[in-house]
Amino acid sequence: MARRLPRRFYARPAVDLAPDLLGKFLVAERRGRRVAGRIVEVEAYVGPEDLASHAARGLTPRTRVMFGPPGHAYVYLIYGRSFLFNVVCARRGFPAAVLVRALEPAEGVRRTTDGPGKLTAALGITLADNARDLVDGPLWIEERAPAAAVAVATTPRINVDYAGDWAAEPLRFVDAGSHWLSRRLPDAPRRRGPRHPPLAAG
DNA sequence: TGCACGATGAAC
DNA sequence: TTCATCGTGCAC
Repeated sequence: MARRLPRRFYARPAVDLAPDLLGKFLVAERRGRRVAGRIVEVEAYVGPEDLASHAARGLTPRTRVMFGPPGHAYVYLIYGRSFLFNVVCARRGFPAAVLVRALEPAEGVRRTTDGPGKLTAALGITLADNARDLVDGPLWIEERAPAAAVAVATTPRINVDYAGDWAAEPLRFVDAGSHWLSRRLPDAPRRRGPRHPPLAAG
């Protein structure tokens, strides 16, 4: 049983939405082919006062979608090579979003998904998906039952050292039991072998 | 019009 | 640890 998340699910602060996205499934369907993964790592970008957020510089052509209604995709190009996927949340006029940083492969996944740029490549998410409505369209987030328990852990966000005091805020949320995180947790034991199982063939 | 700089990933 | 690579925002 799967239920696409409704608009009201996204209509709340990023710090509230972020941990609730863990365990949900990000799904992309295009040309009849479905690719999906279970969300295991996210980061909250809480508002215009958050110096790590693109919205800290106000409304620009790029950040316009962050100022729009919740439940839409904010996709942008970083370092000239990777697309990053965010979920716009809160309310119209207040820029907030949650960055999805890692997935556990579910269906149709042919590439690794343990990083924000990797998961968009695996799901075929590009700039063409920017501003897309997640409530009604070919890209969405759904809840599946029965849902496995999520052991939520927090850490500072990745690669936001430029953000002053905001860099240390515990706004990265992960499923501590997942082998598909973009980085190991600080106190995770060192293990031999691959961090995650190989992708299934197909 | 020019330029510094990334919410990264892969190689070394 | 280094670096490819290019859109964005801002300085000039």
